[in-house]
Amino acid sequence: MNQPTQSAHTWQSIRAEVLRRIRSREWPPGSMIPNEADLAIELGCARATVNRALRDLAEAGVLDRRRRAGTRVAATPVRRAVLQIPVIRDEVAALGQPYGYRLLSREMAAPPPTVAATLSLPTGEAALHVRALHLSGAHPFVIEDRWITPAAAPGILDADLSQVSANEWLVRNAPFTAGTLSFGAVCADDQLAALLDCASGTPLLRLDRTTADGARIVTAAALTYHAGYRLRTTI
Amino acid sequence: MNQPTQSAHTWQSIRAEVLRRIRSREWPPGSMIPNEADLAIELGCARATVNRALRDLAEAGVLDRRRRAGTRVAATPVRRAVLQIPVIRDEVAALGQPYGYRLLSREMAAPPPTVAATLSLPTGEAALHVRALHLSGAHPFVIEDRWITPAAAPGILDADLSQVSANEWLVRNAPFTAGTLSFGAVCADDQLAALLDCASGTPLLRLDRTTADGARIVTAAALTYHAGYRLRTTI
DNA sequence: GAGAAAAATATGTATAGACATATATACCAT
DNA sequence: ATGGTATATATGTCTATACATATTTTTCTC
Repeated sequence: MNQPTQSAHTWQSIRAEVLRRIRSREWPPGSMIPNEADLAIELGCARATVNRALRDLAEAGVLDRRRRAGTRVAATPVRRAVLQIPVIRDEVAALGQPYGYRLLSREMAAPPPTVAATLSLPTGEAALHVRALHLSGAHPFVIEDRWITPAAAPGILDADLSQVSANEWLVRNAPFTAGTLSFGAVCADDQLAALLDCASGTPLLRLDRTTADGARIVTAAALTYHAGYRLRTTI
Repeated sequence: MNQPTQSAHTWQSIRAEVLRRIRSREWPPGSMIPNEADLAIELGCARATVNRALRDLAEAGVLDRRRRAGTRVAATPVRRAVLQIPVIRDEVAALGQPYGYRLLSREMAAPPPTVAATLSLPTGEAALHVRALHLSGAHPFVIEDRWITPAAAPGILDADLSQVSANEWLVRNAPFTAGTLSFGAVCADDQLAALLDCASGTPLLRLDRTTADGARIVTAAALTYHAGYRLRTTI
């Protein structure tokens, strides 16, 4: 008397049906929807399948779920956009351009106070400072200006950063558990303009990134992209 | 002889153990890991539990999984950062500031060619053009410059956009299924500078957003943020 | 009525078992 | 060798069942 084990009701189809009801205003924003057990009966599938579908929609921000309180349609759906943060080499390759890399400078130095604070370094303590230019074909793509806590990235001081960018070396060799990302706009100063082959004063997108392994900040990097660069994603 | 139904092995604990092995280089980047069935036996839980843990790690970009081929540790983990795109009112409120809104202009007009192309509008056909300023306390926060296809947003022509921003009206009243987002940097021209209370030439972060319901583009908006604004997220 | 304790309930999750599906690999015919 | 076909296998998913957990609601006590 059991249903066939694999029914026509996949969790994706359940999710599609729920989405349809939300979009048709059958279940308007802010309203409660039936509980999992009832939905399972109505739609003719197991509760686990409904759970999978609703959990997915909750992750996407379409539903709000709370134990005992039930599930409601999000009143103002907070849309989540997923940014893919690839290794720069891969990002350039995805554009169909040959990737190039040039190490500009590499030195141990005491970072400026703001960077020292970000890295939680005692004042005056030195860190590894690396600047590099990534190229897309013959054109400058992005400038990487990075500070690294050597103690948090064992081996970095022996790495040949003229061959492999710090970006890639760290991704491959320094495990990390968390990080922050922030975007802003800056004006090209003379140095940036020369490196990125644009006019001084050109507005540029800048991405600041920190990477941590547990509580310890491994690296802080500023990526300044070439003029006209846009970061794209879909919702 | 069954294990107790709720064992100490939750899918989160399985995920933590897998992550530990990856980070300790027991399973180095690029290497295969045991299949689900074997892992389930080794870790003393059901395969479904292992599946849940590994699926989660695959979604996070830590693992690559393919049917029949098995599961391997991602060689260069593509990090995914999740951007929360809240309604502007909520974003300002989250900063602890009172939210303000001022409609700058509202008119039906034929959009410039680039916008017409984005909206898939026939040349010369009019669309609703709305410009508004969102305030954080007394300070300008972001300028919204938006074109709307009225046919795709029934009711928008009757909405009182001097009270509710087009942003909010659309979120609440126009169902949408997909969209694109792109970030770039622009320089403040005289008009932007005046509205955003900054010097002409200041670099500003600009977000371009399109929203679609199925194949039909509902709206295209450009959000130009105040000087110094940073978009933040965590990895 | 106020506050604490108990019951009810919706979601969250684990399990065993079965089948579905993609695809790597082995095998076979040419 | 080459190309097509069969087979094996790892992941993907559904089901039924049971228990866990967070809250809300109700009931009891003072």
